[in-house]
Amino acid sequence: MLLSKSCEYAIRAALCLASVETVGYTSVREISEALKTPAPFLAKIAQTLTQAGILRALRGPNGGVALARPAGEITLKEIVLAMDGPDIFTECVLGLPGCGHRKPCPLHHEWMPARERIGQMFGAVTLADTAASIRAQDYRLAFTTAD
Amino acid sequence: MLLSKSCEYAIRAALCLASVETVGYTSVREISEALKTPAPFLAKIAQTLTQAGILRALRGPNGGVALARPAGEITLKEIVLAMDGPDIFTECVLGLPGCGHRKPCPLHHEWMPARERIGQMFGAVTLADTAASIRAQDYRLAFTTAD
DNA sequence: CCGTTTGAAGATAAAAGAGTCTTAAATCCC
DNA sequence: GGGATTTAAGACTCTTTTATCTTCAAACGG
Repeated sequence: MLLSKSCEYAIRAALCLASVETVGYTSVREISEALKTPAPFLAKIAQTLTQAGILRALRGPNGGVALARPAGEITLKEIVLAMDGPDIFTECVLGLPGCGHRKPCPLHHEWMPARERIGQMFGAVTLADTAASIRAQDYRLAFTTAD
Repeated sequence: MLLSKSCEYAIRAALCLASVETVGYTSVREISEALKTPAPFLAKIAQTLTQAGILRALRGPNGGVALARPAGEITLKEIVLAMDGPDIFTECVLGLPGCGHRKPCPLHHEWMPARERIGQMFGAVTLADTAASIRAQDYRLAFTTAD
């Protein structure tokens, strides 16, 4: 798969926060219920996102997590980098170390444009962009049995 | 990562067979030496590719594996499907089951074009195409310390 | 101050992926 | 036929990812 489970959950959690537009903090438990993801695992992911400066956290009653910056200033790429690192945006499709312009693998010239397209997509889309379309189109962030 | 290690090795092994242009069979051991990949693991991968009809195998002295069909008739996509299944070509970037035109996730319309581009690339490139550029450009299939 | 709520941090557990090993079966060569 | 070579098949090990559990620290509310 392209993104790790951690990264999928992280993006969905961030979009959840961006789309509800609350003033204060939202508890990890609430988010995990909305996304139908395992709560302890999501707590760990929230921790990573907090350390990366994407979320800020507050302990205690009425505490929880919130976006550290305006949703329009956080790109999906930033979240992917925090969770999975830069590999999908930089690595060789055949896993050959040092593959690049100077020492390409046989697929480099085929793969590079596709890889750059992926990078551009994640880099261009902000949480605000996606949150807006979630609200406008009622897009889902969790599995639903409803048709 | 986009492709599993098994799949990376499988593509490199297939390209190795396509580019050397031998008449008979090549042993898995020889291929693993050329690619610098673990031999027992590659043997298992070769087995999967044989069962998928991409390679044919012959036991005994002077035995080994060979492409089951002309290199021009085997696409990279076929190898990816045999090793990793169809997920990268079909699955939702957020891992939401049932994501599609009728029930899209918030990123569906951003992700789909990128995903289709990946599918087209793997579907369009044959082993013969890539083997030709390996021979013409001396592209490498293994890690080399040489500059 | 005390109890409750909530995230932080680290240890632990389960599952999947990556890689190895052993035995068996087929093929070749003498 | 017998020994050597090579893939087939399955069990097994190791590592990483995914997920859980426990303890601690911070914040709030009475």
